[in-house]
Amino acid sequence: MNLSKPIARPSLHEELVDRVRELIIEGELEPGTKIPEKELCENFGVSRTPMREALKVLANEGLAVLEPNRGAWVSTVTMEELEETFPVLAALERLGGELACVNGTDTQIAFVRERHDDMVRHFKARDRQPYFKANQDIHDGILRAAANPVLSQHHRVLASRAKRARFLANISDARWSQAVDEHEDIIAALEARDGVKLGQILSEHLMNKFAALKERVDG
Amino acid sequence: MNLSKPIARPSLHEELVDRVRELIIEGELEPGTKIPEKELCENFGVSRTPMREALKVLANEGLAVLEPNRGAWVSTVTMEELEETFPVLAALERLGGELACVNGTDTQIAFVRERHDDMVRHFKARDRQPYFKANQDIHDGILRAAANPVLSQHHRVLASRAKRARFLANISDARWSQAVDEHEDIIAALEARDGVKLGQILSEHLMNKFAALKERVDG
DNA sequence: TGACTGGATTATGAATTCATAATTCTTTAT
DNA sequence: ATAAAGAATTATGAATTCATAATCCAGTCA
Repeated sequence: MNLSKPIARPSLHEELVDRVRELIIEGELEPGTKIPEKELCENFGVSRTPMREALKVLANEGLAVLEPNRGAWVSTVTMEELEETFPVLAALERLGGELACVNGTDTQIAFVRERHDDMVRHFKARDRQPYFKANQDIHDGILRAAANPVLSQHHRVLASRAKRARFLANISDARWSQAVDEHEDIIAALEARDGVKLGQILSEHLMNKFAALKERVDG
Repeated sequence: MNLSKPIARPSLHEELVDRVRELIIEGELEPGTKIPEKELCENFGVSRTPMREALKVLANEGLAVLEPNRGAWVSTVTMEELEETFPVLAALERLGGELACVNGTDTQIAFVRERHDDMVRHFKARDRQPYFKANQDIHDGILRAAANPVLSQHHRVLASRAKRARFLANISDARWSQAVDEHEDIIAALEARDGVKLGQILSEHLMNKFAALKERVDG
């Protein structure tokens, strides 16, 4: 008989936080628009109480904005906000790289290598979707190898804000191949367990990505 | 007639988040103990709804833990958690130092200098409370000079977790004077606007503080 | 026509109510 | 006396209700 864990029934509000967060990140609820509280309650089949609890949490994460007596709105993604977010995210990426080289298991590093090779294949075939997926897995894998839940949590919150800049996906060919080059350095530093170097590359990698984004927007 | 801002009446839950957060940080609600929801409601004169909303937010910040059907508890401060928190905080401190040198106004830097001189005076007089206050003001001042709200917010959340390690205040004489020495380097780098150096010192300063803490605990 | 007023409608914030899970207390059996 | 079972109590999670603020809309007047 397995006593290891009680039956976990996550409370409604927790479930709602995840679901609504996903709606915002995926853009189904568009930045700047009103969050249709009633409609969401009906769709999810819950009352307003847990939904409002969830909205408060999302507001605290910066994905929603609560206007007193006027309801909840999806926070806007401004360039100004991205200018603030990316450097912080880069700082956390750097730490993630440093820690991954110290704490990562060989298995974890091997996994990142696998996904790296996959990614390069997808790049050569110019398969965007699988490329982005592999790319995501690589960065997630490094963060997991860093083995620091506090770091992961804060990274997740910030990444969710950054991810909402839809145009991030509109990558130019020049930037795309530059990114792949950078990834060669990333995997090399990781396998050499050169933490300082990996951290630096990851940080620069992200800031380059941001620079490319800016060029697209106001260039 | 002043139309610049509408009458801001913060909602109950926001007020409660701040108040209860303070209770937890200041240790009035002790780590590991149950949060007396009903009692708090009575003390603050509010119903359970806004209080529960606040508790969800605090749980999301890591200050409380919600156990399904068993209520809210003040999260414990374990050495393991601190081992995870401090490096992240150090990474943010580093960024804060770098940005302060770029974005800080001369006035802001002059303010930090003032508080630095105050702090040194308090150190010489061995006045602990004013020393800690000046120290706090210095670090807050640098962060404000960095002018990055996203950074500030995440720093605040992490600092609140670290701050709960009460024994941080039990500083040894040796560590105390070492800390003051480090602060001389901090103010020098800030006034020279040497961001890389300031970031590095701030990061090391914090990790030294943590090392001293660890020595006290398991040394 | 177009701006203003005041009532009707709706949405929001918060209190209250309700069903159920957890805990405590009492009783019973060994 | 102790342990187990079951009833009573309490606390929790969520739905509902209620007061009020915001919005909408028709009617009025310039």
